Amino acid sequence: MERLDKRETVCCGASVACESCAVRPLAVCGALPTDALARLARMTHPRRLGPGATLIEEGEPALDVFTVVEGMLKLYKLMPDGRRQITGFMIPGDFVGLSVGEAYIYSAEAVMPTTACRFRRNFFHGMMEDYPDLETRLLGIVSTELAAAQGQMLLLGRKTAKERLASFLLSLAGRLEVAAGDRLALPMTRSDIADFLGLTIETVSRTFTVLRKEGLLARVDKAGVVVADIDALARAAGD
Amino acid sequence: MERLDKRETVCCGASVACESCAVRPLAVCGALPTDALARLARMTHPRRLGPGATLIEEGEPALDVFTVVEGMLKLYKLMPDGRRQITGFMIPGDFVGLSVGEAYIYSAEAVMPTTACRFRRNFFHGMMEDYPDLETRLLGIVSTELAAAQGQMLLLGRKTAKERLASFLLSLAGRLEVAAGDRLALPMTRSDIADFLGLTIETVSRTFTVLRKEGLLARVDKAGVVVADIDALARAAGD
DNA sequence: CTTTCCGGTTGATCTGGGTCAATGAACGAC
DNA sequence: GTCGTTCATTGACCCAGATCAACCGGAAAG
Repeated sequence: MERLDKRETVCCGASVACESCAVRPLAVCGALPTDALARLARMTHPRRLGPGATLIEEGEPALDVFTVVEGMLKLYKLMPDGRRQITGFMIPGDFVGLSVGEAYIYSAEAVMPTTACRFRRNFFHGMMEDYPDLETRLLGIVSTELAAAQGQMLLLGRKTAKERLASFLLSLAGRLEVAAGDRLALPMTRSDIADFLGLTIETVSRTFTVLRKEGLLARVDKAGVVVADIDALARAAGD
Repeated sequence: MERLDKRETVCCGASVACESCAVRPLAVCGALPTDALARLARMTHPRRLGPGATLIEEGEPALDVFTVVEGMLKLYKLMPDGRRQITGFMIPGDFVGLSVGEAYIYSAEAVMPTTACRFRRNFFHGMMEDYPDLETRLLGIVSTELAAAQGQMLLLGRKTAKERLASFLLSLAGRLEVAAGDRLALPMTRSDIADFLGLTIETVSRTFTVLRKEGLLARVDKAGVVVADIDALARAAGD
């Protein structure tokens, strides 16, 4: 595989075929008719990001929006003293670049080699005017994200460490369509998981060990887990 | 004032004048032209709720959407064992009743006498088809809520008790447009504040005392506070 | 008036998860 | 191979906030 260094980003100038895009049915672009896809393809700028590369930064002018095509991004907010809260991990088909007003409200960084289609915000708004289904689709996507955010508030405000980790693994397995018994890849670090769950890396590590010793996870290593007992994991998640 | 008991709800059958609605400029209805307002007025069903009355319940079929006209609602999610996370307090102009799929994703309950305009979901979707600006406005509202939810994730995952309470008071004062030195009404109980901030009532109470003793708050009582030093409160909020 | 109730405050004590520290395992660089 | 680096795990100890408990004050009922 092509090697991408930290912070290196490659902007591919080659032509893009939205018509044959694998993630289109999942993504906001799935709302567009065939004749609009050519227009879309002319205006998109895919960006390739190596692990750790920054796509957008909180507070910067929000000039672009993105659709994740492959890989995974983490979205996060920082406090001045460095405390970090990861608000989500974005996978192929997900929409990134929401802003309220002029600036991005979170930073986005690749957790593994990642490709994202970039659109100018103004162009995207123009497309929404021309194709109302696009706006309807985006409303659905943002509503789904808001629902997920409210679930995460319950997790962060009221769940124990074990419930948090179990909820996280279940939710990720669901989104990535990994069945029980199969390996669930965890491309993010323990530090990322901790900052998503409102814990420390030590507690995340200890809690992985607990879940393994209790038999809910069959295998735990740096890069992934195997879910042994998905029902028990769901019970451990608390709701 | 008319007395409304807990759980009592009154559905007002009288005619409604959306044209002269005080919260319309704030609300989603503000996107509609004058001629659409008559149609809206014919189809809305204002509901009056006494303190503690339930407007919607998580998991119930999501048949209606609402705009808060006066008072305040709390939105919350429950775990089977009774742990509760309040995901937001909704004030006049706010939109309530988001669902993903068929069911409501949260419960909503009045914290004080409250009026909300009810619309059938199907009717509201029809209006969005006829008036695309309505959908655009709703997308903006949901995006703003998602941004607030991400801020709340940072609060719940990474902030101390003092930072949480300071953030909450600042945010509420901003939304209610209460200036420093004026009284900020807190119609919700300490238990509601605790369940919003991921704390216990004891910690909320102690933290109010700390903020008062440090001079950031001039007055603290059951029903409200007076912010003495808004800059210090902003510093205490952590970002 | 007294009583009960309910929400809030304060104090004493406990504990889940944080902090600090040591160790291990994987991976490039040389 | 041997460093150095980074990430993960584990153990020992600590603390912010939870829990348990006492008490207070206003409002409603009798």
